[in-house]
Amino acid sequence: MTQQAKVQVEKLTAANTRDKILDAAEALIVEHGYAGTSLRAITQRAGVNLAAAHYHFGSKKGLFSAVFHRRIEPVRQMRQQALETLIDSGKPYTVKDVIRTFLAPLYQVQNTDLLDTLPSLVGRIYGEPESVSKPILEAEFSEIADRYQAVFCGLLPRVPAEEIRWRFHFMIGSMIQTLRFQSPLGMAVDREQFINNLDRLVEFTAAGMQQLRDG
Amino acid sequence: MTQQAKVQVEKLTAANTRDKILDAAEALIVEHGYAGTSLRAITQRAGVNLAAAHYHFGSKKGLFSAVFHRRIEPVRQMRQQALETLIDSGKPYTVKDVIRTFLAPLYQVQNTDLLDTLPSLVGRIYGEPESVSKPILEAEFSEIADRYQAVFCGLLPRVPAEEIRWRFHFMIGSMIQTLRFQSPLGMAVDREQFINNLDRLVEFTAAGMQQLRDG
DNA sequence: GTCTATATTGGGATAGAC
DNA sequence: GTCTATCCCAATATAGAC
Repeated sequence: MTQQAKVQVEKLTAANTRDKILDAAEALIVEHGYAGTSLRAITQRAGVNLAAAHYHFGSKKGLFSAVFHRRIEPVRQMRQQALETLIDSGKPYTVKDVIRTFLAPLYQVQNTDLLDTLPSLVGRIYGEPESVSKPILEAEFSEIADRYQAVFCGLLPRVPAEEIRWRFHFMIGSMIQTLRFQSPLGMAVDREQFINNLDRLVEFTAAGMQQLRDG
Repeated sequence: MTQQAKVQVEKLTAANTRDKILDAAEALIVEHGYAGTSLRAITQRAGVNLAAAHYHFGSKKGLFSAVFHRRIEPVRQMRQQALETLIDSGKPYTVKDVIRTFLAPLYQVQNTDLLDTLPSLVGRIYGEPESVSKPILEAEFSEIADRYQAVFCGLLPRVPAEEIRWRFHFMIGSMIQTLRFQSPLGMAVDREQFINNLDRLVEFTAAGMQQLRDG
């Protein structure tokens, strides 16, 4: 059973208290952010007791970290595997290929509920104050980001590393904006439209990443 | 006396209670966001009474709107004037020229304090939950955004309007990411570095905006 | 592992004196 | 226009029974 399929089951059943809390917290954080979401609102929505949240997660911050880790860790694994598979294939690959391994995992979620929440959740973390977002981003994201930047440097040997860093940053920005905008709260996302926007995003960011100075 | 110069003076003196509250609120919102900032913390930092905030702004949301309007309105005016000047000049202009009129006002603030706060403030509003950000963005931003999209459509007649809309969106995303990242809290921003990043951002987004399909 | 009950603190908002 | 004092509610967190 793949990790992804397992998440699906969790999402559909939410058998135990711990997962009920995670599900409720996730939905509310997507809508109102960290500071705007109370443990009371979470446990009420989950149909469990307030004290249970502290028992399972220790604190509000602990719960917050767990909510993000549950969703982002599978994405990280998919990115890493797709990237290394591409590189180890021995065949030549382009900037666009690499970008696609980075962005596609966010769009390849099978479960419809996750299709709504995962992009919004990723978009949300970048909007949080640094005191909230920085520990999460460093734990979940910094290693794979370094790896991608190194790969881009290899593909674009004439572009300085610092310039690559900035272009990577612009790419993240375009991604976040797309994630936040295309699945606004409660709006069902049409799957075909969603995939079209992945293509648009890849084209846009690839053009910027490998830009040639043309005046 | 230009509006910009007037803002400078306000910022340096903060003579009256109303401006002291705005200044304090601005600094705290940049750091902790809307939900993470209390009226008590604001008025304490401003050295004024809690009730004064309600007297001048009616509510927390009213204060929030005022904080953003004070900074964003001059930017809107600068963008509008630069854009119409470019178009009315009669000379031909490029996508890059237009993008520069959009992005440059954020970088052309004279006052050093504003150079720190304005970008962070603009970056912040996009990270807020929709219930907070939407009213602000629609009031301050939607008209000028429509205008720019129309100009891009005129410059790129072969690109469908919907595609332009998405590319404009990606551009905003890159902008926000840059604004949020390059003036982190309390960090003094080196002016030369700051301007360099404007050039990078213009190049990146122009490449994506006028991209040609090259496989 | 889950509950009730509560400690403690902080939140937005307002009445009314000056 | 600014203050003190207060209302009322919500927040995180924990103690202790079951």
